Amino acid sequence: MAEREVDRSVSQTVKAQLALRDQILSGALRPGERISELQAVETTGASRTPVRMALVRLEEEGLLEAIPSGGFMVKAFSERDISDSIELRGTLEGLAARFAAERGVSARELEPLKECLAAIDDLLRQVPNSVDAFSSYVTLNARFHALLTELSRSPPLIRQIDRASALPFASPSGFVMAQSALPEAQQILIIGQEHHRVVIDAIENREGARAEAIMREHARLAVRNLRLALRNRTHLDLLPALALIKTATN
Amino acid sequence: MAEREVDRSVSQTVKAQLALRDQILSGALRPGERISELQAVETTGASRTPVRMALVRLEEEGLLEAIPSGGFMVKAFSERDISDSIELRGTLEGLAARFAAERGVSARELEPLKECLAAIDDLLRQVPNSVDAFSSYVTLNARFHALLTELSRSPPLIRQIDRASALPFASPSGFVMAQSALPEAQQILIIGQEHHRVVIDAIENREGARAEAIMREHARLAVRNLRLALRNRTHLDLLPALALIKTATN
DNA sequence: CCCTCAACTATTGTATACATAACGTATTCA
DNA sequence: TGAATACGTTATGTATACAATAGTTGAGGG
Repeated sequence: MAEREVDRSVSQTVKAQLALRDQILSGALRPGERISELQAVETTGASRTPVRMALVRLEEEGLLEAIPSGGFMVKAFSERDISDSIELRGTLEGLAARFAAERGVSARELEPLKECLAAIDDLLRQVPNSVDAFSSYVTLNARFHALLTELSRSPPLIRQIDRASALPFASPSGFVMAQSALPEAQQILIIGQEHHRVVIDAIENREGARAEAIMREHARLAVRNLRLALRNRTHLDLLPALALIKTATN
Repeated sequence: MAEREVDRSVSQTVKAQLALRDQILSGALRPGERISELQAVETTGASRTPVRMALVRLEEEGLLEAIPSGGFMVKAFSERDISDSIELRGTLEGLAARFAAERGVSARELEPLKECLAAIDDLLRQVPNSVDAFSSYVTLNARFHALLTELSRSPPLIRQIDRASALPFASPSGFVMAQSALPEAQQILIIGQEHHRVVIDAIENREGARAEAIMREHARLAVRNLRLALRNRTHLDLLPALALIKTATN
């Protein structure tokens, strides 16, 4: 039974980590469920060592929780955990925006941000509600947030923001997906885009406090919309990222 | 050569993690230095598997950095990395204080905070500058910050604060140690204690913005003092937590 | 004398075997 | 009939062997 095709291009550890993360986010592994190492070995195709490494990393990432008696289980999140995570990310992004504004950013560095902004403008003008448009928006939005984070030029802060965004529902893309389930989606995206515009303006003019405030507001908008989306349960099956909510979905 | 005495009371992974962390923070492993797994096996007494698990955890903790070609090296930090990390923690603690204020905290829950506050008051009144007093202060201060963090009742936020404090120089204790090297140490501690007093007051009166602002200021005080301490290089050998600074100490 | 290529060594990534602890089940005794 | 204990099975923690890659050193040619 040596039909084990090993993909040498990427480490087994990374492969296992990606596979397990997919299983968790897709809901194949339910919140609270104990993860069997052997089963993970079966499904990922990696052996126990890389699987264990992946499990440790996913624990640190916040998707898994260590069980005292040994092993790991899929972490379960309350609705408040999720909104707190979003606000947390907004606070960190606010700090990043402030750092960018206070420390100064050259026109050259702002260029990609502005391009991204323009691309989103185009998108919002073109197709109102198509699935493709949303998918493009998610990509561009994530790019905008990543670029903004980079502008802080603070590796520790960038690192923390990445960690805070690791939880899918806390990531910019996550909340956009939640918003997309709402009837007012188009309006919401336009308001979000206005926030993007303002934060660039504030950074350009070195208004640190303003830049910080608008990013916080940006996250609060996301929280509000998430609450709305959770009330409108109809489209929620479109949101695999929310598979981690414990009581809310049961 | 089976004289390997295994301590079954605590897992080999944890043992290795603690041992390696000690080696890093004590400066036995210098910043930028590649960590040899085999050498780590020798010094920690654990075998390669738990050592590797410990290395992954320490990487996630921020003390190590993965080398693209494989293995890990001790992370090196710039002076700005450190001040950013402190400000980052302050921002998160500010959010925690605001959550506590906005969500309301019972008198019963504030009790331990107040006791801690009183204990620090006593300490500041008693012995001005003894080493024991500082060590007690470090403990009490860490306790105060931990209790405050808990008041937010937000597991995701608590988790993030813990992670931000994992870097020793970013932890409350770390900056107190830095301060203790300064001649103005006593004054600084008194001001810090005033911050503690104000944040409790703000939380009691449900003044979220004020609670948040004071915790941020608290961290900025720490940043300022760290800068001072770094100029006063005389006592810096007392600060093993700063062994991670790269250019500053070389 | 320097640069390049090749071989070797050392170290990491992976796989698996072994031991130990925990959980479930069945049987027995009260 | 119920509860408790013992045994068995299964899963995790640990150790180690093997394989592959990267880094280093030496030798030969330009």
